[in-house]
Order: sequence, then structure tokens, then C-alpha cells
Amino acid sequence: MRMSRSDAAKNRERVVATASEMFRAEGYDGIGIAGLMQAAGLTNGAFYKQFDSKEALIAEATAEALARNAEAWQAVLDSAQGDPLAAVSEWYLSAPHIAHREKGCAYAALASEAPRHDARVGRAFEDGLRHTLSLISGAADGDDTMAIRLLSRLIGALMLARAVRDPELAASIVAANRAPEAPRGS
Amino acid sequence: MRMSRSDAAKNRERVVATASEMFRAEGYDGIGIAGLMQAAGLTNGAFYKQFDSKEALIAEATAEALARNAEAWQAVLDSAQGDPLAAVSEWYLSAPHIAHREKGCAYAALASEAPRHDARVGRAFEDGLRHTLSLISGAADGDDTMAIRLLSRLIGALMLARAVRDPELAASIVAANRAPEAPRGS
DNA sequence: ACATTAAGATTATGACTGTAATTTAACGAT
DNA sequence: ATCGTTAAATTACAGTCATAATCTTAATGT
Repeated sequence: MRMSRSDAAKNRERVVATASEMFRAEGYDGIGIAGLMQAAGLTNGAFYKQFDSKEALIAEATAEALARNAEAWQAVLDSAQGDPLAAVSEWYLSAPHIAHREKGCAYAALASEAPRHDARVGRAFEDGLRHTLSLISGAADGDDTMAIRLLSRLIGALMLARAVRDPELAASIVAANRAPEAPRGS
Repeated sequence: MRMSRSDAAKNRERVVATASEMFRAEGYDGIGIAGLMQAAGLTNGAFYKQFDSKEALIAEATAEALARNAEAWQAVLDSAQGDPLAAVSEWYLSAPHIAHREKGCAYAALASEAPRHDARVGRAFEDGLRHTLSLISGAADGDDTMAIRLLSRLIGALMLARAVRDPELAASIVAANRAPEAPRGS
């Protein structure tokens, strides 16, 4: 049955939002169009009216996820009392973030799959990264190097903490990575 | 046609070695049993004589990849002249390592998929991680915290450098992460 | 009010998935 | 020399994949 223009647009947004969560939870290959559409309350037939291909949705959903991630970074940096870098480190490696991949950092969840996908996906990651780095660098006296190093380390730590089974090992990964890096002399 | 016991064992090893490379290149879901067997010079029918399931192969191939990775770490640490941590950082973020996912670090390539797989896979990652961390820590005066932070950061940096499309951005990720962390005062 | 348009459902496509039964033929031991 | 064992090939299974044509129905433009 046909829906109004605005309802169709809402449906489209819901598909992208659903995809951005399901891809983070299951991987790009872990969920198919049919399952995705069903989770969004539609059927697979509706998909190709809104998107060119799964690859196009992957690019769009990735950009969506990274945009939401950036909002979260900004909120934590803005509301931090004391050292904002310590605040984001604690938030990024918190138990909820480790547990809920589907709402968490798209880099930790999906970046390793990017090289296998087309240029749009790579560009989504690239744009998201530049944006996130500018937020961190802004909270670190414009130190870009420090921003890159901090983000790299946090992403790696989150992945490792999620990958291991032993809670104690996961806890030691988190503990070791909570403290920001000491500033380097020139 | 049937092969000798030792040939069969060699075939099995070749399947595991092939899988350990193809999984790193394509992801666990990116390559199927048929394609895997064909790449190893066999047909899919031979698979279930040697392995219980794809999941069992995933666990075994992951352990294999991590064991080879650990050998590489040890070789670089052993043969380093000057600061061994600087040496591994340079090696880990070198152009060949970035370019050849199939022979590179299994953490950067596959760890984000671990939570979706069964306990054997998680344990493979866990055992591999403990081993690699002990190697690094041994080269850092037993500083376990430093070892975890360094490995986390390198893994994140490698993933990011591979994910972005712009070579300049990739180069800046590498450059920022080449230098080891300054020691922290107590 | 009515023809046009388009969103979504239904159904179909051929390729591929993991798994497995059956078949073939060479090895290991007798 | 014979024969049971077994590695690998062949073939088949039911399910899922991304994609797409067709159909239905309701919102839109006039």
C-alpha cells in the first residue's frame, strides 16, 4: 500500500537507523536485506525503491552511525568536569559501551571491514574520522597528534575488551587504557 | 581420490593456513567453505572429513594466525637495534603491513567479529593476546600496562589507516602513532 | 473527480551458503 | 594378494543471499 511522502521519508530514515545498528551488531555481511527490512517493519520488496543497492545502504548507514557517534563525543567533551580527555576515555571504555556494540563506536565495530567495500564507505569513515579528530583535538589544545593517538588507542582497547572472554583480562585492558597519555616534551 | 596419511595431514594444514589468510582478507563471513577449499586445491566435499564445522575452522585458523603473528612480534623485538618498542611500532605500521591484511595482525583484521562467534574463537583471541602482551611487556621492563596501551594503540591505528581512502590522512595516522608512549611517572 | 504516480507487498530469480550422503580409489595392514 | 579403512570427489540438500519484475493500493497533481 502506498504511503504519504513524509511517511515514506520516515520509513527510509528508519531503515537507515536500523541498518546503522544492525550492521554494528552483526557486521555488514551478518545481516541481509530481508532481515533488515523486517526489523524496520517492512518487507524486502520496499528496499530497492529507496536504495540503489546494499552497498549504498552500507555507506549511508555508516555515515549515520559515525554522525551519532560524533554527537556523543561532543556531549561528553562538553559536559566534562575536570580533564575532558579523561572523561571521554572513561566513557568510551565504560561497561555499557563495551556491552552494546549496536549503539557504540562504528570504528571499533566496522572499520576493519571498510577496505573490502567501495569508495563511498571509505569516504564515510574518512569524513567521520576527520570530524571526531577535530573534536578531540579541540579539547587538547589543538594537539592533533595527541588526538589521533588517543582515538587509535581507545578504538583498539574497545575491540580487544570485547573480543576476549575472560572478564578479568577485559578489565585489565580497560584499566590500562583509562588514563590519557602523558604529554610529550618537544 | 584418496591420498596418503601424511598428504592428508598436509592438506589439512594447508586448509587451515589458507583459511587464516582468507579470513583476514575477507572476514569470517566473506569467504565460504567452497571457495576456501578451492583456494586450498580441494573441493568442498573434503571439508567435513577434517573439520566439525566452519565455526571450528574459524577457531583453528584464528589461533594459527595469532601464533604466526606472535612469531613476527618476537622476531622484530629480538632483532631490534636500539629501542625495541620503537622498532615494533615502525614495523607494525609499515606500508607492507597496512597493505597486506591477509598476512597481517589478526586482531586488526578480525577481533571486531569475535563477539559474534562461539567461545572457542574468543579463547583463541584471548590466548593469543596474553602471549603477545607477554612478549611486549618483556621488552618494556615488565610494564604490563604499557604493553596493553601500546598494543591497543597500534591495532587501532592500523585499522584506521586501512579504513580511510585518503593516503595523506592514512600517513598522518601512521606518523602520529610511530613513536612509543613516553613513560609515565608514578 | 480522475488519471498519474509511486510505496510497499508479493513473488521470483539464479547464485551461493553450510552441511552431508554417496561414491571412488589408494593406502595400511594382513 | 587381498581387504577394510578412509581421504577426497561428486552430488545433493534446504536455506539464504542480493536483486528485480510484477502487482496492489493509496496519495498526489491537476
